[in-house]
Amino acid sequence: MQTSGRKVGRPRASGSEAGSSPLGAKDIEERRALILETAARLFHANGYAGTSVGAIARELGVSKAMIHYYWGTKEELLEEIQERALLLLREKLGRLEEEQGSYDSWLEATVSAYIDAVFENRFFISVLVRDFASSERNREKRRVFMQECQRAIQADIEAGKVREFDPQVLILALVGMCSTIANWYEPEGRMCREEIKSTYMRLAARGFLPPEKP
Amino acid sequence: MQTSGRKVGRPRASGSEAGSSPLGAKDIEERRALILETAARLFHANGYAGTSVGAIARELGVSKAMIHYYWGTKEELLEEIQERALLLLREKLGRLEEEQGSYDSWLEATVSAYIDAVFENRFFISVLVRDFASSERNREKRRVFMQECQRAIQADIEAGKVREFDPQVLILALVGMCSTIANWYEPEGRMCREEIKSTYMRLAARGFLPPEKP
DNA sequence: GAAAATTAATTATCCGGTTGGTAGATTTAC
DNA sequence: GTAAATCTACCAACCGGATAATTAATTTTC
Repeated sequence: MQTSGRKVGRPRASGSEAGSSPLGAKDIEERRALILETAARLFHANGYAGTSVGAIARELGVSKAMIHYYWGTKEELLEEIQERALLLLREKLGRLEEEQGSYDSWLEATVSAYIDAVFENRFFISVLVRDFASSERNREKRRVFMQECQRAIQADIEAGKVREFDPQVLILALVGMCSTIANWYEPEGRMCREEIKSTYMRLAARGFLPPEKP
Repeated sequence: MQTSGRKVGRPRASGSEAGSSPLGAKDIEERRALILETAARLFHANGYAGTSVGAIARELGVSKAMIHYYWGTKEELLEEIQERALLLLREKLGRLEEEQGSYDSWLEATVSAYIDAVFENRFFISVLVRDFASSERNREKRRVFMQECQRAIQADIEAGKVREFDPQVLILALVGMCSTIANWYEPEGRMCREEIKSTYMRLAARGFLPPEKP
């Protein structure tokens, strides 16, 4: 039960030049990544419980045992997807502090970065928010991440850069709003990313009511 | 396959006074409602695919066949839950137009009503947004509902009562923001409903940035 | 009003299919 | 040849659903 994921060592150095694997990826890390991305796409579409390991294998045109060969159990797939989603968000948000960005408040820059992350990795983030309850192990990581966000927001509030809100509710509302983009966004749809993003940013920053007239 | 849900007629007039059913509800409609609410709670917690009919029965302390006796298939349970969620929202929103409410714009009143509906029926609405793809039949109903909302928003925009947004994106953003309350709200938590609601309303209406200083 | 007949409510059991996961055989690559 | 990569075959457990059998309630009949 507590065996570590993969059961075999990695191949010596590198495979042949030709990507002759049924997975169509020569490097072993690429194969692992390909499986993970496919799993994320299917989890996004049908939910974690609604996606069988066989379905992932079928989608890749490969036998079911391959999934267990490159990854461990189905739950380990889920945990890796969610961890990577958290990692992606952390990277994007961590890079903010250096660049300072073109926004005045941390929160504004963060919402912008968060929306970008959703666009770039909508399947991973969708799985993170949709099937979080299915993974006991990652709860703590998520909690820590949320708390970091709250602290940053608290600082913004105290600096007068954003309105006074309960930081916890504020972050939940914004994350909820932005995350659901992943649920309906289709790259082939009529709205482009920039259009959606600017709409969301404007709504989050100023709300839907027209400017007050004094 | 096309048999209609329940297979038996209703009891003549009423059962005995004592609610001696293992379900603890004397009226047949109460039993059906109890099953439906339990199913909604479990669907909310573990997803539709992640909840077995046996789990619903176990939660009720009753045999699995009881579920199929009072309701038809598992999918019919899902469809009924989602239809009821849509009905609840429609009722709440339909009542708005008569009362006129204390809000200036339709959209403001609607967000208020929507949040109330989420609080009062968080499991049903959670299932509506989380597992909609699992039910083919209700897609059209949801689409129509969303379109009605868009038309109303369009009217608000043209009347200058809300900022100019793409109505579709606006409704998706607000619904996404408010629906996710159901994902984390706990009645025993530290925040009361009114507090959460006022925070959300303020954020949705005016955004998180402080008022502009000219 | 009690016995018989009928109907409702509930359970235990079974069925065909799918699941996550494993073991072993087989191929491929060097 | 040998070790990694991949597949086939399989298992025990569980799934949704149906059926048959049982118990409890109610109505009918006299």
